[in-house]
Amino acid sequence: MPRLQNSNSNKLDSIEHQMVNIFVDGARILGLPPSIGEIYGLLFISPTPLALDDFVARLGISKGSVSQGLRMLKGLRAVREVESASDRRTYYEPAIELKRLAGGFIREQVRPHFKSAETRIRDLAEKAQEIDDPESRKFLRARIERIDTWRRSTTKLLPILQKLLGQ
Amino acid sequence: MPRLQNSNSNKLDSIEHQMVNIFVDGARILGLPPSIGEIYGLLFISPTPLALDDFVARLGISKGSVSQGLRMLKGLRAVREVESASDRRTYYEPAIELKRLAGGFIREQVRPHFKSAETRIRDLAEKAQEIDDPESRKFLRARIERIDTWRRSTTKLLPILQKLLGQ
DNA sequence: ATTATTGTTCAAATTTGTTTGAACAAACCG
DNA sequence: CGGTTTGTTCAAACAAATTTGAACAATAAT
Repeated sequence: MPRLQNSNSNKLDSIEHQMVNIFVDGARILGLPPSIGEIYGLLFISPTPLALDDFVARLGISKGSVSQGLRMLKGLRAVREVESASDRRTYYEPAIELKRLAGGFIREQVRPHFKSAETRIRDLAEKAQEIDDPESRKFLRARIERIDTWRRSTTKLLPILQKLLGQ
Repeated sequence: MPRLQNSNSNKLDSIEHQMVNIFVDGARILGLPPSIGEIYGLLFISPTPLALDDFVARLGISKGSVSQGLRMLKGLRAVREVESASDRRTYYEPAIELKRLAGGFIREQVRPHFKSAETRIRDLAEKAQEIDDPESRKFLRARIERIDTWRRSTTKLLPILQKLLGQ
């Protein structure tokens, strides 16, 4: 039997829900799973740090999901563990500076792709040298050069981007 | 029975493959389906415009996929139709300027999300006014304000970003 | 020692997203 | 016209990503 709630917790529940949904959408934009958005969203709206069980209870998702989600969020530096002397559980609080969040995302999700692209483009450039027909070779080289220019422009942009988000 | 190939077409096939794979990865980063990467990648490496059947033949994917893929790529302004007087088919060539590609992506994939976020954040801000407890209300308002600051920073960044990619 | 609590792991189940292909419409051809 | 070519549509089939939950390890409490 549900306990009688005061008017605030109803409103809070509804707001909590809406906030979580905004973050689920945000996660989708970034190509991250919904559970990540839910977990971060709930934490973002919570005035106190939360532990694993809190997420399970509030979001109704499995312990496994929360555990994996928190791990990923830690990797992204989007959440921080906080010490709690009295309690055995690990509590989390959100990182809320856009600059830091962007930094984590760039480091974990963007840079690795660019790093591997660099290698693959180099391989391609080598192979292109072996093309016999001069016309084809020339065309290919131009295209490969073009991609590499994209890669370099974008890579150079990342730190600038992070900096611009910091203000 | 396969026709005897000269040494160039073997190398080209292999390079074609590698190039397509790079674009499939690129598509994944951007949260686009692999077929989009394949289609754009093949076009990017082709010295001449290609028509629907060319993609089906070269990539071994279905007519349906190619049709849908080309539609999306047109929407992103990543491909252009080219006129061909002699032929009834529609031929395509790739847009290869990073600035233009980024512009299309931002317009089609990024802005709509931010637009809807704007509305949802406003709704949330209204609801937050109704919270009775002053402490909670204050905290919530601060958080909502924080997200909106993120949204504004990022939105303002988009055109700058596109400009910086243009050089 | 035994039990309870907290959190992790990972194979299976589920959900979501993508691709296929057959049916269709439109435009052209003989 | 009737047939051919070109491209679209969309429900079903398939593939990929996410979530679940039961088994497990580690640590703390009794």
